[in-house]
Amino acid sequence: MPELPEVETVTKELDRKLKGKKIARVEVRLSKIVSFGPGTVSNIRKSSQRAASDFRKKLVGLKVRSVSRRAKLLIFDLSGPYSLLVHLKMTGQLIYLKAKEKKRKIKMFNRVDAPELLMPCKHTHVIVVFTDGSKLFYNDIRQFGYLKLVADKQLSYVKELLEFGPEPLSRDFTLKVFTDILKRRPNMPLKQLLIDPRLIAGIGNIYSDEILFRARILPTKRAKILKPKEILSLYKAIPYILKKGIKAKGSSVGDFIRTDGSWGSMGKYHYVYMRAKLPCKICGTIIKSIKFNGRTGSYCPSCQR
DNA sequence: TATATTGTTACACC
DNA sequence: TGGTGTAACAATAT
Repeated sequence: MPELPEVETVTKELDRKLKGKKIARVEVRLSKIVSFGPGTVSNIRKSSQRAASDFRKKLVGLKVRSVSRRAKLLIFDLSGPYSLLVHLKMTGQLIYLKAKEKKRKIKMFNRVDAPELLMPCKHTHVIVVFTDGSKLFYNDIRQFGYLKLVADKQLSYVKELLEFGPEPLSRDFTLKVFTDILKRRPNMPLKQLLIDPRLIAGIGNIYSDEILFRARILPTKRAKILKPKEILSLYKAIPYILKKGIKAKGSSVGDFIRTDGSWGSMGKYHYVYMRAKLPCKICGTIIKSIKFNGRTGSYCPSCQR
């Protein structure tokens, strides 16, 4: 499940690998994945055939200037001037193949018995071929993700770019900003507050669980009853855990893989995520899980208060 | 075959 | 108006 650290990992890898490359050819194997223009993805998906054709034609000949990230959204800055927005959602993967490398087998899941599939595979929905022969594959098992091409002058109309909260690793994310967010949602359980992208960008299920454990605060706790000391430890835990995730090149507990098909190692350091019914690494208490609007969260009932 | 899975949006209600 | 809660949606693996 790509969240901020996973998307950041992919961003850095692709920025390094794709910078300056020119797009020679684009193959869209599943048209609903791609769209063109600033409209909402669901609107565009209705006319996906035409959009796919526009998408392909516009991309050919453009150069990659840089790859960056906002929340969990990848932004390819292209010549033209266009930008390609890529959201991996649950199971999206971007796999890069060097020019000389003709074949690559990838394990799509971090499981011993996962099948090794030759790229492109049945889950490859878009292929971008560069003029030097290198390739970028977009794989997505659930097909929830998307690639959206937007003219730069229309970027300010892209709804999903406008509504994000502050980047938790930026200088703008001060203690005051965080305290104000808590004030705006006094009754929201902290678990839900942390994963709401309109409040803070980029945090999902994995990292919200780990952040709350790091701060030793229960996911069910509401913002209004936090003591100043708890607010501070929660505030500090956010960049601490996200940076740890980036350093480990992401968490491959689910389907996340890096652009070369390798796995991130953050999963080894999880204290609670995906550890329900296992003993807490600190105190041995059995980790519990709880549902928030259909989302599962895990916590240690002894360490977290 | 039913269910779990997630980020995000839509919408109803207060 | 805006906070809050719930449902819906995409498609697949198990």
